[in-house]
Amino acid sequence: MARAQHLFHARGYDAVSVAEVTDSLGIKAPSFYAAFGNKGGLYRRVLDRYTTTRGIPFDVILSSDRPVAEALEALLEEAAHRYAEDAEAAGCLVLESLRCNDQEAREAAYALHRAAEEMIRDYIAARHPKEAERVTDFVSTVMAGMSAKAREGYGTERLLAVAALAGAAIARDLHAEA
Amino acid sequence: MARAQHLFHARGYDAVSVAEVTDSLGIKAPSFYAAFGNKGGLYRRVLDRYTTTRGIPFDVILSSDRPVAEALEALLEEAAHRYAEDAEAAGCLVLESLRCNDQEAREAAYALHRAAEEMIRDYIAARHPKEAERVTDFVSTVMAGMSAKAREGYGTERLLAVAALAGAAIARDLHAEA
DNA sequence: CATTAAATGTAATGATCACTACATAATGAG
DNA sequence: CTCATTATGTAGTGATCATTACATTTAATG
Repeated sequence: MARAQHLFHARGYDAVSVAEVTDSLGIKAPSFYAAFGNKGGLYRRVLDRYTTTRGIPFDVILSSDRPVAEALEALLEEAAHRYAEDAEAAGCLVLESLRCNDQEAREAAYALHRAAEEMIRDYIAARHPKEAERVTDFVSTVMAGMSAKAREGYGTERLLAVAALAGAAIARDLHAEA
Repeated sequence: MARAQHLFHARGYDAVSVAEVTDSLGIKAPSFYAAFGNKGGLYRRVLDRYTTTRGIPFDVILSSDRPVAEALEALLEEAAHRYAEDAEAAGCLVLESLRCNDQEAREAAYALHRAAEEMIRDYIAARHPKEAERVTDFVSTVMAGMSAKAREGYGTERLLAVAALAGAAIARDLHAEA
């Protein structure tokens, strides 16, 4: 599973063939289909595994009693670290999967994406209801951009600088009206 | 050409087959290969056409005498408008092409991407050399995120709100030290 | 009208894709 | 040891991909 996860994260759902997965796992096609059903079945399990191994722990970061803006900046910093952690498998597997050409895989990723966005929105709304929508959009957009940039080769430092700038913008926006 | 551009912009280089292009254009495969060489050849011309039809006119927006921060916010606003203009072909064709699985197409898009980034960097550096790198990274990251969000379905207003927030962050960053 | 060159259509090429029918080998229970 | 079940390997399925060899038609030229 770890090997499959790395393969998909490094090259994307579409670009990884079943033959490549089976070769990498040292099994033959029939064993693969017996174990996972089909390519989409494996990918669902990979996405699931990703959320618990390399995905951002939204619940942990967003349940602190720190100021909201501080928690959101911490969220972006966490993203900076994780997205650049493994240069071969850079960015967020979920965010990058939103662009793949397989509908099933795309929808599985989209479900996780929506869940994460809702956690952010609910977290902000609890203390800044008026800004929740706009700030969630901003955070989500910056994270999507950071994932893209990580895949482009940005290292941790550059991503952290982006996160800091975005974090300052959020703090300012939330304090202007709160 | 317009039809091919729309096809590729709507669904991405990988997902559009040559058969689909020839059907859409009402020609047969040999005519296609006589005219464009191969799929990559057409795509180079499509990318080229994109920069003059739907691409952001960086030179225009970034050559004004407005304050740098204002021009950069205008840049993001322009992106917001253009990325959401056509719901079927949302986002930036160049930015989205960076993720495709064909090396040739990816590199062609990357060249255009680099050129745009350098225009931004040079423009900022002329008046804010110390902040040029960081702010360029930020602008580029936000644009990448906005393109992704446009493809997710964000309309002009939501993208404009993101642009406004990002623009405020840039203004603050440039004025803190300038 | 005859000849030639350019454009087009038919139909195939080999590659790769996700996926599977079938035969064989390993494994467990009685 | 025997038999049933499970796993695995061989080899293929049909689909789709980008691309092209070749025949046919169109257009231009003398």
